[in-house]
Amino acid sequence: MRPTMKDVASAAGVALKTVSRVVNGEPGVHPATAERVRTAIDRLGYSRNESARVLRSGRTATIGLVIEDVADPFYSGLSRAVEEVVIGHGCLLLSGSSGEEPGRERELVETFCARRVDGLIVVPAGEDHTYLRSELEAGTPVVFADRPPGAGLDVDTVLADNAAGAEQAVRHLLGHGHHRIAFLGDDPAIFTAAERLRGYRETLGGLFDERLVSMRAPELETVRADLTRMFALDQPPTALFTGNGRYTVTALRALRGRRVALVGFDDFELADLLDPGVTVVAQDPSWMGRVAAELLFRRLRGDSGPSEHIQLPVRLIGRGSGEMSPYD
Amino acid sequence: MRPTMKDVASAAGVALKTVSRVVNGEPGVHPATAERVRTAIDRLGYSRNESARVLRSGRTATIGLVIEDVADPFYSGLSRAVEEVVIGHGCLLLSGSSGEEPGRERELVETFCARRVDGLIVVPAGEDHTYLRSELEAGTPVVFADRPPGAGLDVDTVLADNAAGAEQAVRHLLGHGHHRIAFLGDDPAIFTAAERLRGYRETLGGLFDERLVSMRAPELETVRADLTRMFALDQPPTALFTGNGRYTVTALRALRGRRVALVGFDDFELADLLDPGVTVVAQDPSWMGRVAAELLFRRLRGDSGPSEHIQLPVRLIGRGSGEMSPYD
DNA sequence: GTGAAAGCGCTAACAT
DNA sequence: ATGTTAGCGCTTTCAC
Repeated sequence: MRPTMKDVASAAGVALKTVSRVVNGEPGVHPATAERVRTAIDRLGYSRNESARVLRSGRTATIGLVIEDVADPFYSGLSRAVEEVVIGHGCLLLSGSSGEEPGRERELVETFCARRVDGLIVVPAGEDHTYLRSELEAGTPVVFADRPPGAGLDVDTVLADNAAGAEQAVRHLLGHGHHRIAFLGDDPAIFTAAERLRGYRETLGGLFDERLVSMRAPELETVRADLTRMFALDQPPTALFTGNGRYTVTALRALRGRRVALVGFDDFELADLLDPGVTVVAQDPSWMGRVAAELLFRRLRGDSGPSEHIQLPVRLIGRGSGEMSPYD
Repeated sequence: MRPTMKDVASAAGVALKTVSRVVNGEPGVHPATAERVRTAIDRLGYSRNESARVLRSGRTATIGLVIEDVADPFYSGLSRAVEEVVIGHGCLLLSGSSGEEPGRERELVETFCARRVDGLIVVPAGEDHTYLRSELEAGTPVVFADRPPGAGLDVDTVLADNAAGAEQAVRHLLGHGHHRIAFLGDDPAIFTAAERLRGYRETLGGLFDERLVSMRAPELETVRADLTRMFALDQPPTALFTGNGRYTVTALRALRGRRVALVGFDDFELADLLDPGVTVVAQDPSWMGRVAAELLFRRLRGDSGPSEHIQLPVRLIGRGSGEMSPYD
């Protein structure tokens, strides 16, 4: 079996509490005694049992992070930033991917809570977060990132300015002479997709045409079929606004060769190396992660002000694909 | 304060142990009693304290994963696969990025061990893993992925066949008529980089020329400088083999416009959309993660056979850049 | 400066 | 089918 504090204590010829003092760096131990204890610790290969500490002290020094998918570059960037902040505060990170399934989001959150994480950062997949209420009442701070919680939950949020980003994209294309601008995006049940659609629609105003909107799965076949349908219209689109990185890439594959102006939401590696370079509305996933994590730790330090709703700006990066005119 | 089993017990008018039985789904509880307990649980909003369970039972149902960087697509793919297997076994995942710093790798591993993770999957950054010995002796299974442990540690490993991959790449380029093939890769202190260099060197045989090798930081300026130097040689390279995804992308940026054949280690999104498509030696990060995690759970189930050393094959995907001849 | 005792919330082992 | 008891390894409290 592993050595315990008790073992170290008898090996060093001191009381358990003295070992505890040394291990925790508490003052009031004679240097010589401390040295004896440290020697015993090394000799036995002792390492403190965190579960026991947690049980007694109540603090797990663990943060839970629920995202949609670690394998998605947006969320892996966000994860890395959260991790940095968490480690910087001497804590560890429990993380899990919901895979866009509300049930799994809930399971992950509840499992994290059963482990008594000190705080939670959640990119929600579901619409209903009433199950979080008892946890919030127990005092666990929760920050929602990228998407807000369902109705009735008053928690901190860190979101990108999705509608403004869509507006920038559409204005940019209008400015280059396009009037027929198609939109390809996620199911509007997803907050970010709905917001981007809203920005697109409101900016287009009278130019909006629902036949130019497709919000189905980001699969190559689906996207290709929808684009084919749109290009067969009397007045086909001359430009395309894609609602996230996955749609941008899928659209690029589906469009191969066809000359259409394109602006995509989300920046991605190699966007500058394609020909033409892909114009995007860029978010900063690391920034979002950092801001969310820092807000969480502010709460953990005791800030109990009213819930904050931080909106991060996005910015358009022109690289060529969004600067083509409808005529050339 | 949060309700405990004791609270639930008195609320339901039963003994503590009965609540424990219901919570853990143990048999031998009268349905009516169980129902009363469940009602009390719901009413009080009870959720089991995992730290207490862990302290008593010794099993944390937690796996620790140390990688180099979650934000790197290779490792985020691996993470996602590990997570899938871990969740499938009813466990959670503690993960951390070493950032290629041996000190941080060790800190993460030791912190995970202090939390008494049931098992560890490690992509090592350091060379010395003797610090793991006591943990291994305590019975914690450890699987090394992507890179082997330092000398003297006999643990399971799951590695890609790096040297064979490099051989395939070089043979492919030789087969297309190249004799001057440059190599750009990571510091050979990193196992995978050393193996790929070895494969490259051994396959080239007498054609090897150390002036065509660069193993410095994958920064644009460094890579550009090294390539410029190589192209100024009397017999400049006509082909390039890049040692990992980061170098491939950096080289593509540095090469802009210049006609050189290219094969890169690691596949990446959009490799097919560039012009020409980028020929790569592809690994499968999900596969590696899945295999490592499954091996770990096999150990947790009690398999105590000799340590296993699994080598995963890689495969060359021709897309154009590797099929250019030196003459056209 | 050091130590003894209590108990965190749960499960394991043993009653009843 | 249900309850009682002990104790996991630590921190907290208070005594010396």
